[in-house]
Amino acid sequence: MPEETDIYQTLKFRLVSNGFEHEAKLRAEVLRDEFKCSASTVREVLFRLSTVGLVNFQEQRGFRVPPRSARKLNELTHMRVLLESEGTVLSMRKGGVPWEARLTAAHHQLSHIEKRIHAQEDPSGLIGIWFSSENDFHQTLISDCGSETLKQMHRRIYAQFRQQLMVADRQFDFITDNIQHHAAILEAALSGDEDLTRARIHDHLARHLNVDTLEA
Amino acid sequence: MPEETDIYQTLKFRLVSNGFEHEAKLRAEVLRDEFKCSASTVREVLFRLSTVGLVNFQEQRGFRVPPRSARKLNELTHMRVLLESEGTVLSMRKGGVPWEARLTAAHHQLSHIEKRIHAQEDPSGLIGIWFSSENDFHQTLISDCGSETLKQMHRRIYAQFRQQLMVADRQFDFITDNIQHHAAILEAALSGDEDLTRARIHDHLARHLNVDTLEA
DNA sequence: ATTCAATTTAATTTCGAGATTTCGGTGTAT
DNA sequence: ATACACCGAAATCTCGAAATTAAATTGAAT
Repeated sequence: MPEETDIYQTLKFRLVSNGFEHEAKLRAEVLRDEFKCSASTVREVLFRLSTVGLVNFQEQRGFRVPPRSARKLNELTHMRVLLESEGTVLSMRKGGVPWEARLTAAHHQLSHIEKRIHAQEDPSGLIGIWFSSENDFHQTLISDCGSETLKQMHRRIYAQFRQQLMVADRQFDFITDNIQHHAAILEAALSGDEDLTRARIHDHLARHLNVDTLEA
Repeated sequence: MPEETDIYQTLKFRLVSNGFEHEAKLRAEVLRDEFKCSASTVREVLFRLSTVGLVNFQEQRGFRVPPRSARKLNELTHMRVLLESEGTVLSMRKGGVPWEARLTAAHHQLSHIEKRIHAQEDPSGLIGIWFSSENDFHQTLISDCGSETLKQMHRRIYAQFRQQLMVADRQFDFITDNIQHHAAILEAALSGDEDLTRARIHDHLARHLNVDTLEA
């Protein structure tokens, strides 16, 4: 039984869904109890997570949850726009009807959740399912780009993006705009208009972009 | 003395400069002799390198040097074009004269090496210095883009790109074109023409792009 | 009272061995 | 001849403790 992979996945999920306080120290000796394993094993997992950017590592000073930073969120958003635009356009060119079908399906699923959240008073129970649906929609956008490298990079950026944002907006005030954004992206992608698709992906994420530091 | 960091850097250098055969197995028990340390320490280092893509890891099957793959090189090249174009354009906007100065300096250095290689019969002795100069020029291009995230991603992609390519062309047949390419990029960047700069970065790397899989 | 050095405490890093799993070879049955 | 199961050898994974280093506490001197 691959022990370490389980621990990796579990820790990763807690990190991106705000299971830890920001800046919190991650002590292997403490986490070992939770996973009923050795500290060395936890250490290895933390090392791997640090290379993916979900954990900060400082020599002789152990591991920490990355701090929240407006600058970092800005950079991650910029990368998302770059990678998702490129990946989506490539998928449009070589994905064909099967891709369009999968994208439509993913959007249908996401749209359903978002409308329920919009109608509901307390959406906290839907947070988990929304998270995975939104993730799925954006992954599907780039799924047929033909580059595993691009997809892998996007997964990492997206995970860090979520880690930065998760706490920030739990109120889902943005959900009204989001419903329209996602529909607009789908429409543009199906229409075959590459520039329009790029523009709509950009607009979707624009609220996280700080014009001062990047962008012109 | 931080033992592990040294080992990490040493192994990384050997990996990107083809100190190992492709597909070669990397056994911690074997490498421990070279570094005069425990196998566990080497294992940790290999784990970190695997998350950066310079080493492949398979559960219960250890570590291996990634295989050479035309597809992978193609994907990495595509990423380089994407990231370097974006980073360079951003640097052009916000870098200013200091950036232009540093870029000119980096190009001067690189140009000097490349001309020596061009003139020489056996350029094997200059391979190391050329490698670091070319690396420096491309890093400088994106150095003032304002995004540590982008620069970090580019460093990883570039390292994997080198790992794939290093053995492939040791004859430096390409050096004649390269001299012109680098000069053309510099000229475009200093002129302020963003589209032209993008085009020239693309052209510079175009020989590694396989039109079949990506690109339209 | 504050600063700095020395000591104690706590955390991180390294290590080698034991437990577990894979790989290679041999033999048997279809 | 091919496929499958078994067994020994080799490699990987996990662990707890020892060694190293950082952090905290105490105490002395200005």
